[in-house]
Amino acid sequence: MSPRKDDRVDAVFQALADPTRRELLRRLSHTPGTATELSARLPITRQAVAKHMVALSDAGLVASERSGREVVYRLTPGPMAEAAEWMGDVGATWDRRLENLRRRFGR
Amino acid sequence: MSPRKDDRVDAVFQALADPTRRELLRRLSHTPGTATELSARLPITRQAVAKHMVALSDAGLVASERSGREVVYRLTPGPMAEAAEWMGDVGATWDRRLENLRRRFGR
DNA sequence: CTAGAATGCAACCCGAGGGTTGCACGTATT
DNA sequence: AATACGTGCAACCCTCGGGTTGCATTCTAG
Repeated sequence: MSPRKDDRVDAVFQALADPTRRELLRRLSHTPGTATELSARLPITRQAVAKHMVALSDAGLVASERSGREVVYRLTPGPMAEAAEWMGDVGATWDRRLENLRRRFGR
Repeated sequence: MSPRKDDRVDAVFQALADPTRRELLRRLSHTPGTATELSARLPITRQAVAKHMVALSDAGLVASERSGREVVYRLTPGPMAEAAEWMGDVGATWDRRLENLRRRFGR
């Protein structure tokens, strides 16, 4: 197992640790959007959102695409699978819901 | 949905955010142990481990049981399911959205 | 061409939390 | 009873990071 993988998992959990970041992921799971759009409907500044996007992007949970003068962020839920896998490894007695989750994410 | 649940999920992700805490969970998944035991095999103090245990306990990921003069910690992976469920919800929404796009544009 | 909108960058504030040391208290062990 | 071990509590240090403001830059629209 590459040491890189641990870093990835770390980045993902780190990213998911913040409530605001989870909220952003929730919104992006419905519709892709820009930092200014998201900040307009949240109690925080555009720059704060931008910072969060850097974190989410580093974790691989979000991808950015520039379209003209604006940058659109969209969800890329793949890396969550690794985090889920980590939880699976730890949990000896495991719950059926995680099994379903693993199946949904395709391992 | 009770606001409690969000708090629980938050506590779990918060707990999983720290590498040391994940390591502790990993060890406890093999064998239950005391704070002093764990600290002996780690580059941190017993008190640091104790603090982490408080966090893990608050998240419901660990249960403590006093046996004589020592207190043994053991894993209770149940609450991870809620966190996993959260990830599942986000991922599912995204999957559904992709599905709709696929349907609309005919793959 | 110019005004407005969106992004990028930098400096700064400040509370949270991971880690430490020091000591007091209980519980075994002999 | 005396000693040693394990735990709990409290104060403290210092880094990290979420959030802000201010300004420069780039692109679009009229």
